[in-house]
Amino acid sequence: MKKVTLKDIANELGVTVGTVSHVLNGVDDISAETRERVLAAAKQLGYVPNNAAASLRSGKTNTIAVIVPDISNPHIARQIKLIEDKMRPCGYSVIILNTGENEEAEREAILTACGKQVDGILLCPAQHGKENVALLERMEMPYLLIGRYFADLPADYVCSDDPKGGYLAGQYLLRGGRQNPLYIGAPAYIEGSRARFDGLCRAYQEAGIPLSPDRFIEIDPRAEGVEQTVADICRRGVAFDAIVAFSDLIAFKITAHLRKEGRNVPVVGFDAVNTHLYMPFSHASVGMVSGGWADKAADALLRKIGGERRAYRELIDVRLYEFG
Amino acid sequence: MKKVTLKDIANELGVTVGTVSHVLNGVDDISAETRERVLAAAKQLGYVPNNAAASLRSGKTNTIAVIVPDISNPHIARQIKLIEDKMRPCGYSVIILNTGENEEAEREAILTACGKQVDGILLCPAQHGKENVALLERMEMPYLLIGRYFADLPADYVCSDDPKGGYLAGQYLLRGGRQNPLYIGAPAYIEGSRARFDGLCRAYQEAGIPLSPDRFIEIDPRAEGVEQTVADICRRGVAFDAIVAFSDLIAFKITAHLRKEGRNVPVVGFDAVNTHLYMPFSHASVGMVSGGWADKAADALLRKIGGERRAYRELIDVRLYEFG
DNA sequence: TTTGATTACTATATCGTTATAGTACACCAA
DNA sequence: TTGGTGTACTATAACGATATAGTAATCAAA
Repeated sequence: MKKVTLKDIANELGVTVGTVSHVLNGVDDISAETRERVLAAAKQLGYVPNNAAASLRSGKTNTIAVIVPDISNPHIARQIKLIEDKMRPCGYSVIILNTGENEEAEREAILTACGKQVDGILLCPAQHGKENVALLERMEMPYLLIGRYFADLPADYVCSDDPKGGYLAGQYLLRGGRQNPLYIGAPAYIEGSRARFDGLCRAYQEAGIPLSPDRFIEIDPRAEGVEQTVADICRRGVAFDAIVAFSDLIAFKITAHLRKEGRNVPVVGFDAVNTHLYMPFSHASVGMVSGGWADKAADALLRKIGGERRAYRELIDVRLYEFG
Repeated sequence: MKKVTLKDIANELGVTVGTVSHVLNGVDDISAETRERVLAAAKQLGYVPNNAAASLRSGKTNTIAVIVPDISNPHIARQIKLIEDKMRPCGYSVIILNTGENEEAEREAILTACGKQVDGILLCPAQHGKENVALLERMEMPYLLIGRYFADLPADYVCSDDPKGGYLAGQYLLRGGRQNPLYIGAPAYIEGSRARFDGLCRAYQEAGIPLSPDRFIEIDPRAEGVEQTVADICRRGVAFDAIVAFSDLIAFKITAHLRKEGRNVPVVGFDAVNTHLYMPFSHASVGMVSGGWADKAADALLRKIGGERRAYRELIDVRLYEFG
């Protein structure tokens, strides 16, 4: 690749690289005339600054990493887009790394990000990622957990208000007269999944209908094998008159499968991702208000990069959306 | 952020940074004992190589950029994942940049990638991106167009075989006895969209049913306003007994809308993205065989990075998939 | 006229690597 | 003894930017 450096511009004009650098970085001790000449030469030669060199010297990259289990999850994809939209005007670029819900891949991703000298990391941790959070802590890298958290770790986070979400889902189903819901979602060791189930239980408890723990059906956190699970439940003759699913992705699969079997029970999902637009049936979903955690996460990380040490933990408010 | 450098390791052990570098890069002139000591110290101190420094010196980043109009498009997301899967074992990491189908954002993305000194770029160009291709050419950056191309530009590409795709869609509908299809897709100046329509026309031509150009309904390339368009067509009383859509995303929207209006005509989409899994209706889609262009694109780019100058243009074979 | 500040630069060190050349020492052959 | 060949390192110069200190010229104030 063709390279044009500060030196090329400096030689062209008979000034030093320092002067050129000052012009390009807006340091205010350059005459209007020199500034113009430098700018013109930079443009004419097609100068593109070498970030590697700048970062090596300055120790800043103006880049953050977002590390997530799965980019192709529409809910995640949307949050990433919002993070980018927030960071770009602040002069930061975003690199995305995904882990496939795999602890080792997550570790690699963190190391890659550190190797690239990112200024901060937003991490949506994989199920057993506590070790990796400890790694970030040891490296003294500014970071924030997004979308998931570990209650027993001193790591900051922004996350949806899952207990409330489960509670709202419960209230919705109760309003529809449903007495016997089933919860299908990621395993209970995933904080958010347990919290959603707990919220659901609380709603039913308040209505005088305590739910037994076997109403919690655990599935693979990557939402694979959902059809299998549903088929299994039906075959075993498990009784239910409503389903709460951990995510809309799971909810859609469940709905589609139940339709095929001729059953029509309400399914409430989470995330309120707009995939429903393509679906010819109605759907209810618990989702975060006003864009979710993306914005707050970006803000909080910028503050941490700026040196703020104060703890920051926030649950984003949720509400129930009805579509279709 | 805490930094551990080669120097720290070297000081710790009383050797020079060169020696440490040699060990870590596998240069074969180090005694087994020294190697062990260096490796142990690196691990113990938590050494993470500074890519910026390495890249500055070596001129290589072992990173490529993939620049696409929209990450959240499932078809694109899948191809990106496949590219990553291919590149990682080759020692490359991938950064993803998106342009929102916007020429200026695409330019920015290219400049960002160059600033980060990526070794090569895979670009899925926005509709009017010829200027940006010229930019890549001027910078002598190894690159390849993916998914879309410009027939009149000397830029290499891998892309699906769109003429054949349109032809297959036509044959499928003809087998179903459909005599009057409508094509709904991105504007004709998008090479791929025109090619799909042309293929469709050829199939019908061969069956003795020439299609008039007004069977091509242009919509926004970001697939927005599809419902509007369909409503419009119905209102205007345009006759049709089948629809070919530029993508599955568009196809699903069309299907959902037509269902709502009580119409049930076959809709053939493109991309064969598995979103249909969540849909309780059957669907036909033209898609690339065996993973699509991702693999070939990665290969070709690696060859270009390796210095190969030979032209590389390939259309990936397609076939018709029936789901549901 | 000297001092002090201001303007518009230059000069140089430095970031953490990698690449290249060089060196010290051992070992073996003629 | 001399010379040649490895082996296992060391020494040093880059890469392209930024940061810091320094300088020469101009101008205002004492």
